[in-house]
Amino acid sequence: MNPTNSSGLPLAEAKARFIHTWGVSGASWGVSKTLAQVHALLLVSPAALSTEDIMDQLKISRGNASMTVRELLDWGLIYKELRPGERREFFVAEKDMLQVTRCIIRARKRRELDQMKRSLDQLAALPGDAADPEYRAFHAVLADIQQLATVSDKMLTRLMQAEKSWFWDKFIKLFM
Amino acid sequence: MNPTNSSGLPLAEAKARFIHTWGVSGASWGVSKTLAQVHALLLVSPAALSTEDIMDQLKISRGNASMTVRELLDWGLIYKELRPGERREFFVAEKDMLQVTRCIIRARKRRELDQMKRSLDQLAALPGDAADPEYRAFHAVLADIQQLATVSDKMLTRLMQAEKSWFWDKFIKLFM
DNA sequence: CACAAGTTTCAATAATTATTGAAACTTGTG
DNA sequence: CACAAGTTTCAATAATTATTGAAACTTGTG
Repeated sequence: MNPTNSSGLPLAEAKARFIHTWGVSGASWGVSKTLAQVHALLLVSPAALSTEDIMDQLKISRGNASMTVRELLDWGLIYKELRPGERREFFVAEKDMLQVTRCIIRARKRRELDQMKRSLDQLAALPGDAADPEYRAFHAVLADIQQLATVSDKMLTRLMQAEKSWFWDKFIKLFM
Repeated sequence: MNPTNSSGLPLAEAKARFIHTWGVSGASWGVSKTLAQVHALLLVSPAALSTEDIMDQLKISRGNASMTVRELLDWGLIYKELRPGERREFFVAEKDMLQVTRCIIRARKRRELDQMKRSLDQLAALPGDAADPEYRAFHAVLADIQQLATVSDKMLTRLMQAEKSWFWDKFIKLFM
Protein backbone atom coordinates (compact mmCIF):
# COMPACT_ATOMS: atom_id res chain seq x y z
CA MET A 1 0.00 0.00 0.00
CA ASN A 2 2.80 2.36 0.82
CA PRO A 3 3.88 3.80 -2.51
CA THR A 4 7.57 3.72 -3.22
CA ASN A 5 9.66 5.62 -5.64
CA SER A 6 10.01 2.68 -7.97
CA SER A 7 6.30 1.99 -8.18
CA GLY A 8 5.38 5.66 -8.54
CA LEU A 9 5.50 8.05 -11.39
CA PRO A 10 8.70 10.05 -11.44
CA LEU A 11 8.12 13.23 -9.46
CA ALA A 12 9.07 15.34 -12.47
CA GLU A 13 6.24 13.75 -14.44
CA ALA A 14 3.71 14.48 -11.70
CA LYS A 15 4.90 18.08 -11.58
CA ALA A 16 4.61 18.39 -15.34
CA ARG A 17 1.02 17.21 -15.15
CA PHE A 18 0.26 19.71 -12.44
CA ILE A 19 1.74 22.50 -14.53
CA HIS A 20 -0.41 21.41 -17.43
CA THR A 21 -3.56 21.27 -15.30
CA TRP A 22 -2.93 24.65 -13.75
CA GLY A 23 -2.31 26.09 -17.21
CA VAL A 24 -5.63 24.79 -18.54
CA SER A 25 -7.48 26.04 -15.46
CA GLY A 26 -5.84 29.42 -15.75
CA ALA A 27 -6.90 29.72 -19.37
CA SER A 28 -10.50 28.88 -18.43
CA TRP A 29 -10.66 31.82 -16.08
CA GLY A 30 -9.04 34.25 -18.40
CA VAL A 31 -5.35 34.53 -17.66
CA SER A 32 -2.84 33.45 -20.23
CA LYS A 33 -1.84 29.82 -20.14
CA THR A 34 1.80 30.81 -19.79
CA LEU A 35 1.12 32.97 -16.73
CA ALA A 36 -0.61 30.07 -15.01
CA GLN A 37 2.12 27.64 -16.00
CA VAL A 38 4.97 29.77 -14.74
CA HIS A 39 3.05 30.17 -11.50
CA ALA A 40 2.53 26.41 -11.26
CA LEU A 41 6.18 25.73 -11.98
CA LEU A 42 7.27 28.02 -9.19
CA LEU A 43 4.64 26.64 -6.82
CA VAL A 44 6.10 23.15 -7.10
CA SER A 45 9.74 24.22 -7.12
CA PRO A 46 11.20 24.11 -3.63
CA ALA A 47 14.13 26.29 -4.76
CA ALA A 48 13.95 29.68 -6.44
CA LEU A 49 14.33 29.61 -10.24
CA SER A 50 16.04 32.02 -12.61
CA THR A 51 14.47 33.34 -15.79
CA GLU A 52 16.69 30.92 -17.68
CA ASP A 53 15.37 27.96 -15.64
CA ILE A 54 11.81 28.98 -16.42
CA MET A 55 12.55 29.36 -20.14
CA ASP A 56 14.14 25.93 -20.26
CA GLN A 57 11.53 24.07 -18.31
CA LEU A 58 8.50 25.54 -20.05
CA LYS A 59 10.14 26.02 -23.45
CA ILE A 60 9.15 29.64 -23.75
CA SER A 61 11.09 32.60 -25.07
CA ARG A 62 13.09 34.99 -22.97
CA GLY A 63 10.70 37.83 -23.72
CA ASN A 64 7.68 35.80 -22.72
CA ALA A 65 9.35 34.63 -19.51
CA SER A 66 10.35 38.17 -18.62
CA MET A 67 6.88 39.64 -19.18
CA THR A 68 5.14 36.79 -17.40
CA VAL A 69 7.39 36.95 -14.37
CA ARG A 70 6.82 40.67 -14.14
CA GLU A 71 3.06 40.17 -14.25
CA LEU A 72 3.21 37.53 -11.52
CA LEU A 73 5.25 39.92 -9.37
CA ASP A 74 2.52 42.49 -10.03
CA TRP A 75 -0.19 40.12 -8.85
CA GLY A 76 1.91 39.44 -5.75
CA LEU A 77 2.00 35.73 -6.50
CA ILE A 78 5.79 35.43 -6.68
CA TYR A 79 8.77 37.17 -5.11
CA LYS A 80 12.23 38.10 -6.28
CA GLU A 81 15.05 36.39 -4.48
CA LEU A 82 18.41 38.11 -4.80
CA ARG A 83 21.59 36.19 -4.19
CA PRO A 84 24.77 37.96 -3.18
CA GLY A 85 27.36 37.80 -5.93
CA GLU A 86 24.76 36.75 -8.53
CA ARG A 87 23.68 39.03 -11.30
CA ARG A 88 20.64 36.94 -12.16
CA GLU A 89 17.32 37.26 -10.39
CA PHE A 90 15.62 34.25 -8.90
CA PHE A 91 11.92 33.83 -8.25
CA VAL A 92 9.94 31.97 -5.58
CA ALA A 93 6.19 31.52 -5.39
CA GLU A 94 4.07 32.52 -2.45
CA LYS A 95 3.17 29.13 -1.05
CA ASP A 96 0.50 30.06 1.48
CA MET A 97 -2.73 29.34 -0.36
CA LEU A 98 -4.77 31.85 1.63
CA GLN A 99 -2.33 34.50 0.51
CA VAL A 100 -2.48 33.22 -3.06
CA THR A 101 -6.26 33.36 -2.96
CA ARG A 102 -6.16 36.93 -1.76
CA CYS A 103 -3.87 37.96 -4.59
CA ILE A 104 -6.09 36.29 -7.15
CA ILE A 105 -9.27 37.79 -5.74
CA ARG A 106 -7.67 41.23 -5.67
CA ALA A 107 -6.56 41.02 -9.30
CA ARG A 108 -9.82 39.57 -10.58
CA LYS A 109 -11.94 42.03 -8.63
CA ARG A 110 -9.99 44.90 -10.10
CA ARG A 111 -10.29 43.55 -13.60
CA GLU A 112 -13.83 42.23 -13.57
CA LEU A 113 -15.79 44.13 -10.96
CA ASP A 114 -14.32 47.56 -10.29
CA GLN A 115 -14.27 48.56 -13.92
CA MET A 116 -17.87 47.47 -14.34
CA LYS A 117 -19.00 49.36 -11.27
CA ARG A 118 -17.48 52.55 -12.62
CA SER A 119 -19.30 52.19 -15.93
CA LEU A 120 -22.60 51.40 -14.24
CA ASP A 121 -22.34 54.40 -11.95
CA GLN A 122 -21.79 56.67 -14.92
CA LEU A 123 -24.74 55.12 -16.73
CA ALA A 124 -27.05 55.40 -13.73
CA ALA A 125 -26.21 59.09 -13.44
CA LEU A 126 -27.56 59.88 -16.90
CA PRO A 127 -30.76 61.92 -16.77
CA GLY A 128 -33.98 60.68 -18.34
CA ASP A 129 -37.74 60.94 -18.23
CA ALA A 130 -38.78 59.43 -14.89
CA ALA A 131 -42.39 59.33 -16.05
CA ASP A 132 -41.63 57.04 -18.99
CA PRO A 133 -42.29 53.42 -17.93
CA GLU A 134 -39.66 52.17 -20.36
CA TYR A 135 -37.09 54.43 -18.76
CA ARG A 136 -38.09 53.28 -15.30
CA ALA A 137 -37.78 49.64 -16.28
CA PHE A 138 -34.32 50.31 -17.66
CA HIS A 139 -33.28 52.06 -14.48
CA ALA A 140 -34.65 49.25 -12.35
CA VAL A 141 -32.40 46.76 -14.15
CA LEU A 142 -29.46 49.09 -13.69
CA ALA A 143 -30.17 49.55 -9.98
CA ASP A 144 -30.43 45.81 -9.40
CA ILE A 145 -27.11 45.19 -11.09
CA GLN A 146 -25.50 47.97 -9.13
CA GLN A 147 -26.76 46.55 -5.86
CA LEU A 148 -25.40 43.14 -6.75
CA ALA A 149 -22.07 44.62 -7.76
CA THR A 150 -21.86 46.53 -4.49
CA VAL A 151 -22.63 43.47 -2.41
CA SER A 152 -20.12 41.35 -4.31
CA ASP A 153 -17.54 44.06 -3.90
CA LYS A 154 -18.00 44.25 -0.14
CA MET A 155 -17.99 40.52 0.17
CA LEU A 156 -14.77 40.11 -1.78
CA THR A 157 -13.10 42.96 0.06
CA ARG A 158 -13.98 41.31 3.34
CA LEU A 159 -12.67 37.97 2.12
CA MET A 160 -9.41 39.56 1.07
CA GLN A 161 -8.82 41.24 4.37
CA ALA A 162 -9.78 38.14 6.30
CA GLU A 163 -7.33 36.90 8.85
CA LYS A 164 -6.39 33.31 8.46
CA SER A 165 -8.29 32.47 11.63
CA TRP A 166 -11.39 34.36 10.58
CA PHE A 167 -11.32 32.87 7.14
CA TRP A 168 -10.91 29.27 8.16
CA ASP A 169 -12.90 29.59 11.32
CA LYS A 170 -16.02 31.62 10.83
CA PHE A 171 -16.27 31.46 7.12
CA ILE A 172 -15.69 27.82 6.48
CA LYS A 173 -17.80 26.79 9.44
CA LEU A 174 -20.62 28.86 8.01
CA PHE A 175 -20.50 27.09 4.71
CA MET A 176 -19.42 23.53 5.38
CA MET B 1 -33.74 68.72 -10.72
CA ASN B 2 -36.32 66.33 -12.05
CA PRO B 3 -34.95 65.10 -15.35
CA THR B 4 -37.28 65.32 -18.31
CA ASN B 5 -37.27 63.59 -21.62
CA SER B 6 -36.05 66.65 -23.46
CA SER B 7 -33.09 67.24 -21.15
CA GLY B 8 -32.11 63.56 -21.04
CA LEU B 9 -30.24 61.34 -23.39
CA PRO B 10 -32.58 59.38 -25.63
CA LEU B 11 -33.38 56.10 -23.93
CA ALA B 12 -32.07 54.17 -26.91
CA GLU B 13 -28.67 55.78 -26.44
CA ALA B 14 -28.56 54.88 -22.76
CA LYS B 15 -29.46 51.30 -23.62
CA ALA B 16 -26.76 51.18 -26.27
CA ARG B 17 -24.22 52.30 -23.69
CA PHE B 18 -25.39 49.65 -21.27
CA ILE B 19 -25.07 46.99 -23.96
CA HIS B 20 -21.56 48.18 -24.67
CA THR B 21 -20.59 48.16 -20.98
CA TRP B 22 -22.02 44.72 -20.39
CA GLY B 23 -20.17 43.46 -23.46
CA VAL B 24 -16.84 44.77 -22.21
CA SER B 25 -17.45 43.33 -18.74
CA GLY B 26 -18.42 40.00 -20.20
CA ALA B 27 -15.25 39.86 -22.23
CA SER B 28 -13.18 40.59 -19.10
CA TRP B 29 -14.55 37.53 -17.38
CA GLY B 30 -14.17 35.23 -20.30
CA VAL B 31 -17.43 35.01 -22.19
CA SER B 32 -17.64 36.25 -25.74
CA LYS B 33 -18.53 39.90 -26.14
CA THR B 34 -21.49 38.95 -28.31
CA LEU B 35 -22.94 36.64 -25.68
CA ALA B 36 -22.83 39.41 -23.12
CA GLN B 37 -24.28 41.94 -25.54
CA VAL B 38 -27.22 39.80 -26.57
CA HIS B 39 -27.89 39.21 -22.91
CA ALA B 40 -27.73 42.94 -22.20
CA LEU B 41 -30.02 43.72 -25.12
CA LEU B 42 -32.66 41.31 -23.86
CA LEU B 43 -32.24 42.54 -20.28
CA VAL B 44 -33.24 46.06 -21.28
CA SER B 45 -35.94 45.06 -23.77
CA PRO B 46 -39.34 45.03 -22.11
CA ALA B 47 -40.75 42.97 -24.98
CA ALA B 48 -39.44 39.65 -26.29
CA LEU B 49 -37.22 39.90 -29.37
CA SER B 50 -36.90 37.64 -32.39
CA THR B 51 -33.59 36.44 -33.80
CA GLU B 52 -34.06 38.98 -36.57
CA ASP B 53 -34.47 41.82 -34.05
CA ILE B 54 -31.25 40.78 -32.31
CA MET B 55 -29.35 40.58 -35.60
CA ASP B 56 -30.54 44.05 -36.59
CA GLN B 57 -29.91 45.78 -33.31
CA LEU B 58 -26.45 44.32 -32.68
CA LYS B 59 -25.44 44.05 -36.34
CA ILE B 60 -24.41 40.43 -36.08
CA SER B 61 -24.96 37.57 -38.50
CA ARG B 62 -27.80 35.11 -38.34
CA GLY B 63 -25.44 32.27 -37.47
CA ASN B 64 -23.89 34.20 -34.63
CA ALA B 65 -27.27 35.25 -33.27
CA SER B 66 -28.55 31.69 -33.42
CA MET B 67 -25.54 30.19 -31.62
CA THR B 68 -25.45 32.90 -29.01
CA VAL B 69 -29.14 32.64 -28.22
CA ARG B 70 -28.81 28.91 -27.85
CA GLU B 71 -25.92 29.35 -25.43
CA LEU B 72 -27.88 31.86 -23.36
CA LEU B 73 -30.79 29.41 -23.20
CA ASP B 74 -28.26 26.83 -22.03
CA TRP B 75 -27.05 29.08 -19.24
CA GLY B 76 -30.68 29.66 -18.27
CA LEU B 77 -30.32 33.40 -18.71
CA ILE B 78 -33.06 33.77 -21.33
CA TYR B 79 -36.30 32.01 -22.21
CA LYS B 80 -38.13 31.21 -25.42
CA GLU B 81 -41.46 32.86 -25.86
CA LEU B 82 -43.75 31.20 -28.38
CA ARG B 83 -46.58 33.15 -29.93
CA PRO B 84 -49.60 31.38 -31.34
CA GLY B 85 -49.72 31.70 -35.10
CA GLU B 86 -46.09 32.85 -35.31
CA ARG B 87 -43.38 30.67 -36.75
CA ARG B 88 -40.57 32.76 -35.30
CA GLU B 89 -39.22 32.30 -31.80
CA PHE B 90 -39.00 35.23 -29.43
CA PHE B 91 -36.67 35.56 -26.48
CA VAL B 92 -36.96 37.27 -23.09
CA ALA B 93 -34.28 37.62 -20.46
CA GLU B 94 -34.61 36.46 -16.90
CA LYS B 95 -34.90 39.78 -15.10
CA ASP B 96 -34.53 38.67 -11.47
CA MET B 97 -30.91 39.40 -10.68
CA LEU B 98 -30.65 36.77 -7.96
CA GLN B 99 -31.70 34.23 -10.55
CA VAL B 100 -29.26 35.67 -13.06
CA THR B 101 -26.47 35.46 -10.49
CA ARG B 102 -27.27 31.83 -9.83
CA CYS B 103 -27.11 31.00 -13.52
CA ILE B 104 -23.78 32.74 -13.89
CA ILE B 105 -22.31 31.10 -10.81
CA ARG B 106 -23.48 27.69 -11.97
CA ALA B 107 -21.94 28.11 -15.42
CA ARG B 108 -18.66 29.54 -14.18
CA LYS B 109 -18.32 26.96 -11.43
CA ARG B 110 -18.77 24.19 -13.96
CA ARG B 111 -16.26 25.71 -16.32
CA GLU B 112 -13.64 26.95 -13.90
CA LEU B 113 -13.86 24.91 -10.74
CA ASP B 114 -15.33 21.48 -11.36
CA GLN B 115 -12.95 20.65 -14.17
CA MET B 116 -9.99 21.72 -12.06
CA LYS B 117 -11.14 19.64 -9.11
CA ARG B 118 -11.33 16.55 -11.27
CA SER B 119 -7.79 17.04 -12.54
CA LEU B 120 -6.44 17.68 -9.06
CA ASP B 121 -8.09 14.58 -7.65
CA GLN B 122 -6.50 12.47 -10.36
CA LEU B 123 -3.15 14.04 -9.69
CA ALA B 124 -3.34 13.57 -5.94
CA ALA B 125 -4.12 9.89 -6.44
CA LEU B 126 -0.82 9.24 -8.22
CA PRO B 127 1.55 7.15 -6.11
CA GLY B 128 4.95 8.41 -5.10
CA ASP B 129 7.71 8.07 -2.57
CA ALA B 130 6.29 9.38 0.71
CA ALA B 131 9.76 9.47 2.21
CA ASP B 132 11.09 11.90 -0.36
CA PRO B 133 10.84 15.43 1.04
CA GLU B 134 10.41 16.88 -2.46
CA TYR B 135 7.49 14.60 -3.05
CA ARG B 136 5.95 15.56 0.27
CA ALA B 137 6.31 19.26 -0.51
CA PHE B 138 4.61 18.70 -3.85
CA HIS B 139 1.77 16.84 -2.24
CA ALA B 140 1.35 19.52 0.39
CA VAL B 141 0.80 22.13 -2.31
CA LEU B 142 -1.68 19.83 -4.02
CA ALA B 143 -3.57 19.19 -0.79
CA ASP B 144 -3.81 22.90 -0.02
CA ILE B 145 -5.22 23.66 -3.43
CA GLN B 146 -7.68 20.81 -3.14
CA GLN B 147 -8.89 22.05 0.20
CA LEU B 148 -9.38 25.52 -1.20
CA ALA B 149 -11.21 24.16 -4.22
CA THR B 150 -13.48 22.09 -2.00
CA VAL B 151 -14.32 25.03 0.23
CA SER B 152 -15.00 27.28 -2.76
CA ASP B 153 -17.16 24.61 -4.29
CA LYS B 154 -19.29 24.23 -1.18
CA MET B 155 -19.56 27.94 -0.76
CA LEU B 156 -20.72 28.50 -4.33
CA THR B 157 -23.14 25.59 -4.18
CA ARG B 158 -24.65 27.05 -1.06
CA LEU B 159 -24.92 30.46 -2.66
CA MET B 160 -26.65 29.00 -5.70
CA GLN B 161 -29.23 27.17 -3.67
CA ALA B 162 -29.82 30.15 -1.44
CA GLU B 163 -33.38 31.34 -1.09
CA LYS B 164 -33.89 34.97 -1.81
CA SER B 165 -34.55 35.60 1.87
CA TRP B 166 -31.49 33.68 3.02
CA PHE B 167 -29.29 35.34 0.46
CA TRP B 168 -30.32 38.90 1.17
CA ASP B 169 -30.90 38.36 4.84
CA LYS B 170 -28.19 36.28 6.40
CA PHE B 171 -25.56 36.62 3.77
CA ILE B 172 -25.62 40.31 3.12
CA LYS B 173 -25.95 41.12 6.77
CA LEU B 174 -22.86 39.06 7.42
CA PHE B 175 -20.83 41.00 4.94
CA MET B 176 -22.15 44.54 4.96
C1' DC C 1 -46.02 16.26 -50.09
C1' DA C 2 -44.40 20.80 -51.76
C1' DC C 3 -43.46 24.99 -50.16
C1' DA C 4 -42.68 28.94 -47.13
C1' DA C 5 -40.62 30.63 -43.13
C1' DG C 6 -37.94 30.01 -40.36
C1' DT C 7 -33.34 27.74 -37.57
C1' DT C 8 -28.89 25.43 -37.30
C1' DT C 9 -24.45 23.95 -38.75
C1' DC C 10 -19.91 24.50 -40.11
C1' DA C 11 -15.97 25.55 -43.28
C1' DA C 12 -13.79 29.71 -44.48
C1' DT C 13 -12.26 33.99 -42.89
C1' DA C 14 -11.62 37.90 -39.88
C1' DA C 15 -10.32 39.64 -35.54
C1' DT C 16 -7.97 39.16 -31.50
C1' DT C 17 -4.48 37.70 -28.40
C1' DA C 18 -0.10 35.48 -27.21
C1' DT C 19 4.59 34.63 -28.40
C1' DT C 20 8.98 35.17 -30.40
C1' DG C 21 13.41 37.01 -30.93
C1' DA C 22 16.43 40.59 -31.90
C1' DA C 23 17.69 45.18 -30.54
C1' DA C 24 17.86 48.39 -26.84
C1' DC C 25 18.59 48.94 -22.33
C1' DT C 26 20.52 48.35 -17.36
C1' DT C 27 23.72 47.44 -13.93
C1' DG C 28 27.75 45.93 -11.51
C1' DT C 29 32.79 45.30 -11.90
C1' DG C 30 37.79 45.44 -13.35
C1' DC D 1 34.36 53.84 -18.93
C1' DA D 2 34.28 49.41 -21.48
C1' DC D 3 32.54 45.16 -21.07
C1' DA D 4 30.00 41.14 -19.47
C1' DA D 5 25.85 39.35 -17.89
C1' DG D 6 21.96 39.92 -17.54
C1' DT D 7 16.66 42.19 -18.36
C1' DT D 8 13.09 44.59 -20.98
C1' DT D 9 10.69 46.23 -24.90
C1' DC D 10 8.18 45.86 -28.95
C1' DA D 11 7.30 45.07 -33.97
C1' DA D 12 6.52 41.01 -36.52
C1' DT D 13 4.39 36.70 -36.54
C1' DA D 14 2.00 32.65 -34.89
C1' DA D 15 -1.79 30.72 -32.59
C1' DT D 16 -6.25 31.04 -31.07
C1' DT D 17 -10.92 32.42 -30.98
C1' DA D 18 -15.03 34.63 -32.85
C1' DT D 19 -17.82 35.64 -36.80
C1' DT D 20 -19.79 35.28 -41.22
C1' DG D 21 -22.77 33.51 -44.64
C1' DA D 22 -24.35 30.03 -47.52
C1' DA D 23 -26.05 25.40 -47.54
C1' DA D 24 -28.49 21.99 -45.02
C1' DC D 25 -31.98 21.22 -42.14
C1' DT D 26 -36.70 21.54 -39.65
C1' DT D 27 -41.40 22.29 -39.13
C1' DG D 28 -46.05 23.74 -39.83
C1' DT D 29 -49.66 24.42 -43.40
C1' DG D 30 -52.47 24.44 -47.74
